[in-house]
Amino acid sequence: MPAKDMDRVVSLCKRRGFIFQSSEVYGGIGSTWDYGPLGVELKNNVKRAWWRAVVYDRDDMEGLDAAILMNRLVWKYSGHEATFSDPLVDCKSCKKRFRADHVIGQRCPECEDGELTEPRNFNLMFETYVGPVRDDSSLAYLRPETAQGIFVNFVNVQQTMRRKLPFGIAQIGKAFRNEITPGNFTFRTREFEQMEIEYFCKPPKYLQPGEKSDIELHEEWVEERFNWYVNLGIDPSRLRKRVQRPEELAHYAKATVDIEYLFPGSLGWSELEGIANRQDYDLSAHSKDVSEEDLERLKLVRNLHSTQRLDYFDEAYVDPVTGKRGARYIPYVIEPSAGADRATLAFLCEAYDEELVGELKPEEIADLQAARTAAIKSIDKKLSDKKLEPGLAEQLTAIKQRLQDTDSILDVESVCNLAGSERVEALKKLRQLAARLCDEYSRVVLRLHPALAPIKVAVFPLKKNEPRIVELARSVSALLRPVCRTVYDDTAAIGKLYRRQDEIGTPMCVTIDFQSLEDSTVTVRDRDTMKQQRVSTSELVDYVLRRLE
RNA sequence: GCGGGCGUAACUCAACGGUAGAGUGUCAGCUUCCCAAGCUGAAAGUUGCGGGUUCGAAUCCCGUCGCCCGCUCCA
Repeated sequence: MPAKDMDRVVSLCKRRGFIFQSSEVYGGIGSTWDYGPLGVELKNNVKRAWWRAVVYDRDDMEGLDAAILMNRLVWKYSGHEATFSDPLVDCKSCKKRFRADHVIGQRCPECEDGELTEPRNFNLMFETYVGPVRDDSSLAYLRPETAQGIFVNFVNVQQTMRRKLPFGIAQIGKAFRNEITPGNFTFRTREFEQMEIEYFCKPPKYLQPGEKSDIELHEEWVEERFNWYVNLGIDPSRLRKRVQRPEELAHYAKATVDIEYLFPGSLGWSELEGIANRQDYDLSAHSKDVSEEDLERLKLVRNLHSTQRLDYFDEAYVDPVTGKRGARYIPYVIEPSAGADRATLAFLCEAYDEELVGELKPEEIADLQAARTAAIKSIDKKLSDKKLEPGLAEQLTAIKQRLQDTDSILDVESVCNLAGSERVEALKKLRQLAARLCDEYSRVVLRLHPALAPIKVAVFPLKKNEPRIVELARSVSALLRPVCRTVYDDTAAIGKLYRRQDEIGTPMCVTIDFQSLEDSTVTVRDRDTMKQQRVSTSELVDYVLRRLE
């Protein structure tokens, strides 16, 4: 079972060195997060798995790492300067928010004589200045998406790599958006990392018999990307494809399918990746000499600055009417655009698990029941009380329902953390009790796919006051270190050492005991089943590598 | 940005105007032949930050920053 609420994942991330709030010693800065020692391993593994799947495992892809700072004209012609700025107004009485260009006059459209605030301009792009002079001519933006770096390099990559359509370009990199409302941990942040593909293909009218259309290639990419998450451990029941309705589509998109993950808690179904069919919009936008009818069809302004036409010479093309060979045209593009931080967060949430180990004592069960009854009573009292804020009644009712339906300490504790619980004193008491019992009777285990796990193997001596065992354990650790990420630990009793590694998702623990001294075998303990297997040290490297596949 | 909640040790929380505490975790030592065992000891907080009220503030008030829940957003 994956995490039941995000708070527990956030807490684990901080406690175990995955993710820290940025600039914490100065009180933080809104919506930025730092990846700690284990977080950077996890996120690197996610990015590496993506790069492997979309670049190395295919024969039709190239990689790219474009600059974050780009010529301002890129953002003028991509449309971001115009469309990435939304002037907004708020109603002072009903507190609703509207886009200024959707409101007629000075009054709120929803309530009588609601006064509106002055329009505030939210340009979602971060601005900076390049060079010593701070004026308009040196204005630049931190890129709000990595995609444009690929588009403006289309011809460079196609020609230097001698590629024929269809082929794609993959890029991983930071992007920046001054989001109005960041939040939900690393899900929506102002600085984030994208994993984007632009897959260039022939427009429908230039297809030869047997070639796949943009529509088919779009569908293939949706399948491929969906399966990537599943192969790395996301349960398909928490992953879905959502086809955007025609009215949702951006004007440049012919079709978009979102891949959504069911995050824990209030975040719920949320987008990990969007796969769009952008047709020839982007390459046309950055090209000179685009025809009038194409400009009109794509609702583009004429590009007066670009020095190039980002097109493609298709020598295989045969005109069905004239029989003439060869054609020059601007390709279509399919864009699978994923969030590296979002994927990482999804894998963390999916992998997070708590399970009971051991039985509660009768008096502990009795205490728990008493506290639960008191909490339910308390909720009833609160609910029958005067008017509550909007939403609170629903939240409390949901908490009460879930409290009645369960008697597992794991559930009780997570229910006590739900939104609204802080308003009922008895729930706080119940949570304290449940938390104490959970500490004693449960283990937290991150069931990460081995390819994603930050540490692959941990090596322990069974007894740390036995020098021969310690020495052998250190040498086994040294044996594995060049092969995969390995740590050695002897600072606690064996049970605690196992639990520590469970919590950070280490798939295997190797333990050296007395028998090891005699026959050079060690035990390998599995994270998920806690089962052990004896393996000869001479076969250990092969065994570990096989298990990591 | 608006409304609601919150901010105390690394984590989870207690202390409700009178000397800041507990559990877990961490570290050191002893012990222990396999799942957060035990014993001894230790480090750790200018109570987010700044101001005010008061003889006295973690506690009351104001501001600010940050987090969470709703309106927004779409990687």
